[in-house]
Amino acid sequence: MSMQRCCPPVTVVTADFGEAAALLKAAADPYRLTILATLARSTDEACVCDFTGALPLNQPAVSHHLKILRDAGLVTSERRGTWVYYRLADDARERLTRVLSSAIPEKAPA
Amino acid sequence: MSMQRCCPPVTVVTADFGEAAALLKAAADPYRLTILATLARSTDEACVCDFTGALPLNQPAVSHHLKILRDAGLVTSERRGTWVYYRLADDARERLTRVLSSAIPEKAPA
DNA sequence: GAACTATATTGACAAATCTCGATTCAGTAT
DNA sequence: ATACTGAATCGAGATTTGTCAATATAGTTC
Repeated sequence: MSMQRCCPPVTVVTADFGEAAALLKAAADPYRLTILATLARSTDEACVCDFTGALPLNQPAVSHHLKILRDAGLVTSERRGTWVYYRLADDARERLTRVLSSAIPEKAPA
Repeated sequence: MSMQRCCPPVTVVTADFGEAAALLKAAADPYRLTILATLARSTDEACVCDFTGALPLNQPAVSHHLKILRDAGLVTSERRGTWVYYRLADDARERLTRVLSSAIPEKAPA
């Protein structure tokens, strides 16, 4: 007898998760999560020097991670004088949450 | 006159986001998000062949991505006969949500 | 202007990731 | 046991990512 099919074929989602993955990837780093967590908890802005002091990274490395977060739109930056101040983007949490829900939607309440 | 300090120093979070980053990283890939989205929407299990048929990846590559998801605990697998069936882990969404909130907590209601 | 400071960018290198082809393993069928 | 199928693992090559040292840029102070 021939073997049965493995299963009623599952419909694989065809949506493009490229942007979703890019946003998650920007956040998926221990140092960048630390930066996001710090900004999320601070009422004030933080400057680059705050992070170079506290993280085991030198200044270019911190700038590198901040650039990734800024390119992803998760933080905003503003230069005032010599210093550059970083803030969490207003919609950072919402965008990450939405991306997560686009992949794994909340279950309908029972 | 000497320049002022850049700002009242911000307290950088000291928590370790290593595990949080690892979980996000496991999800932060277009194909893996597609797999998660498919499993989240399917009432049934999916077998590897479902994905090899629908994704532009060959069988070892699909197995590779499934292994990353399984190692992260986002999916579970069960072999029955020749086939291996994958399901979304029950707590997949909750764990990802919690990780997100650990970095960027929900704002207290106004 | 020159000297100095904070940040950004560049280039090089190491480490991790992704993809494929080939092979191996687990299970079924004969 | 042999032949066959689905899935996992291995090994190699290409791409990406993270880090540092060096340099460049923007702004301040003198």
